[in-house]
Amino acid sequence: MTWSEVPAAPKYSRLTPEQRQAALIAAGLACLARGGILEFTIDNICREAGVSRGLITHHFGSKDGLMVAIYRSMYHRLHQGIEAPTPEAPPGARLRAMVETIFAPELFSREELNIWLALWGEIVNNPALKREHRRQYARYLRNLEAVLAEVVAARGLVLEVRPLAQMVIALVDGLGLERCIEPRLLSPRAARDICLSTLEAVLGPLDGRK
Amino acid sequence: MTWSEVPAAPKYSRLTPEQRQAALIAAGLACLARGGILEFTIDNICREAGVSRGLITHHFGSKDGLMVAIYRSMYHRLHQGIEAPTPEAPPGARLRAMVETIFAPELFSREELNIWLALWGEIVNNPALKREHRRQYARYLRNLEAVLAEVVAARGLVLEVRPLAQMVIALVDGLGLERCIEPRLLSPRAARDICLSTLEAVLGPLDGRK
DNA sequence: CTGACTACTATACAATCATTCAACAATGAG
DNA sequence: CTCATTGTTGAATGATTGTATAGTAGTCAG
Repeated sequence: MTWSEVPAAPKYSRLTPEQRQAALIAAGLACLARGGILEFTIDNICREAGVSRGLITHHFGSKDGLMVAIYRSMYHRLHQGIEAPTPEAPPGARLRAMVETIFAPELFSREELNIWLALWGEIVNNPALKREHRRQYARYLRNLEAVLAEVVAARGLVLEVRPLAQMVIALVDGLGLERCIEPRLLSPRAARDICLSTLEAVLGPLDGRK
Repeated sequence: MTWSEVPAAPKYSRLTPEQRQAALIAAGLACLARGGILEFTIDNICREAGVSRGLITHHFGSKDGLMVAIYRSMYHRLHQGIEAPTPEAPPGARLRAMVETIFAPELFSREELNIWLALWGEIVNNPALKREHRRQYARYLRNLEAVLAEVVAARGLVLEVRPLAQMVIALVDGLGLERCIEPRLLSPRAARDICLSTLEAVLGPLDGRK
């Protein structure tokens, strides 16, 4: 039989757990970006990843497990950008750099923001996601407070840092919401400028370029 | 036959379309507040309203129709609070009054905010909802811009009003997001104070009590 | 009391949901 | 080459999704 000599093509590629998990996370992100939480279904994600339905349970235990991993990956990128070490720069410049990073087009894109928005709506209603949020948000808040405390100290201002950090986070998220819903009305640069000028009104001029 | 003399209890009460629609909107709001968009299902809503499954289609055409009506009702309450006439008050006091209204406990409650959050996540992905949002948001923005323009003019500031209004909206929504997710970390009063002190940093002290 | 209108119920429907599980097959160790 | 490991498939499951539709029954005009 001649056909038996033709080596059969592999029916699927076998990846390491880390590789496959990364692929599933990417597929989940794509679904969230495309259609929000209602498009975040096992079928959609697995179709997007080119994979059969059983794999999410196998690698993440459940759909919730994947959602938590996805939320963690979103914050991971944010932390990476924000925690970039610029130790010797003056506090004002470091704060400015953090803001510039947050509003950079690759983090402040509509797809990215649609993912955040979809997940925000589930935090309150999903215990596992809420737990993950607590950890990531605490780290985010800590980073912001540290920089703000330095600025406040360097200028001898009398301001509580916690409400200041909450204000910044609210501003960032709120501008993200506005841009996500109506990108035409708010470019990443415009959003960044709004955030920076508000900060300067509160803290005084931030040094740094321009 | 004795039983025929007992008048049968009505199997259901028949309401006017306006009454029934209001009841269904209330039931939908309850579902959104309780579990976000994933709990916003025909079955849940009709069970909440004590009504059979067909009524939503009958009164609103579809589930989307009800969702649009619900979103409109949310903005309706906001507009009502904000557009309260205080014509003779100075601009600063009027701006302060608007902020006080927005952050009042009955509008800035966790249930209320969970509804906003759930709907925000669907605006981008639902054309009908997006259309309704455009109308309501425009009105909201217009109201804010009007008051801000008066404050800016009265004080001779050189500030663009549009970005200013976008900043305020972002701040309000972002603070709402933070409070919804973690009510313990941000009371309505604390959120209001953050908003007011930010505004004063930008515009100068707002007159009015306290 | 009678009839018309229509709010309302209740079922049926096909599609889709998340999860389970037995069997398969790609891969590396030996 | 051979075998054990385990990443992966694919079908089955039962629950739930939104909507369509036929029929029921509450209510009011006459």
